[in-house]
Amino acid sequence: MSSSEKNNPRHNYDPFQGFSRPTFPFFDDTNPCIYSQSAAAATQAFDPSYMSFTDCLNGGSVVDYNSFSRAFDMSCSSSDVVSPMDDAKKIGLSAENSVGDNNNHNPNLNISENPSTPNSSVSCSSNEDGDSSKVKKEKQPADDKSKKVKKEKRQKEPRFAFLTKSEIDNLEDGYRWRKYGQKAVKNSPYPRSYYRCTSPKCGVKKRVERSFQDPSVVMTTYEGKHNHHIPTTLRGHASPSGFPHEFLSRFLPPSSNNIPAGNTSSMHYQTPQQQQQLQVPDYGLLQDLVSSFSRNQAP
DNA sequence: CGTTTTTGACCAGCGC
DNA sequence: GCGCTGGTCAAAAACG
Repeated sequence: MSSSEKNNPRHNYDPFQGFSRPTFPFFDDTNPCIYSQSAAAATQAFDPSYMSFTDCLNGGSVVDYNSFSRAFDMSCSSSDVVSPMDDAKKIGLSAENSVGDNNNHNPNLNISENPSTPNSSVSCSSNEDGDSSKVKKEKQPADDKSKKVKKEKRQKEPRFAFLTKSEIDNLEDGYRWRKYGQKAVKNSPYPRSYYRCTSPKCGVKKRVERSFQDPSVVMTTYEGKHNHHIPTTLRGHASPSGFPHEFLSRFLPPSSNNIPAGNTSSMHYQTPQQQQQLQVPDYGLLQDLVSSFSRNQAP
């Protein structure tokens, strides 16, 4: 481990920091309902009888923190360890299965081996403007193209993904997202949607796509780190114990330039679309979890 | 009227 | 070099 890795806040990141460490069955060796770029996690066979995201939250077998941490590759030291994830390839969610070195024709959504990443010489810039995902594309006249200095290779933000059994595509996670694109997925009737966090200077993105093999499965891929706290609470109420939204937000490693809470208070959390989503059963499960969590937190 | 979504076009990266 | 594909932009439309 290099000294820079030691200094990387992500390296010792503890998503449970500040909480009584719960024993959520987010991940166990037979039920990787969540996967990350972690090779260990990625190579786990995906059981089609997995729990939904909220089911995972809601109970079941106990998993220790280390497995959870492994699952999210929380101990990854830098973004070059977190290899650029071709997530869809891993789980056969999109038509990318059918191209290249595909061996993902597994109807059971097996997670295939994570290919090694060549030339992933990625620096861990903590620069506020270092959000590589925001490499602004400036449209230039065609005759300028030849003059254009070759851009730096696009850096990859740390990513992780949830596999969720859900009716809705855009799972509620407490943040506000703006959709900025949608692409048809090859060989899949379901498009992939691209969302960006609406908070200023927050470059976190997420992609949402539905498995064409099992339409009840949604994969949500997060990319980047929120540099702010969750805007406000759902339905204008305080989230009990800051959970699960804050908890969920901690899945993403902290930014080295975290800004203090409070300056997002003016954000409006709910959009009509979000409001609609809150009425789905899955969110009810989440709320059950919140209640359960609150009870467990009570003295 | 401000915000969000839709959608076609554009661009970069990659494999052949 | 070319074609394919994923990702992003940005204008228009939709929405409340």
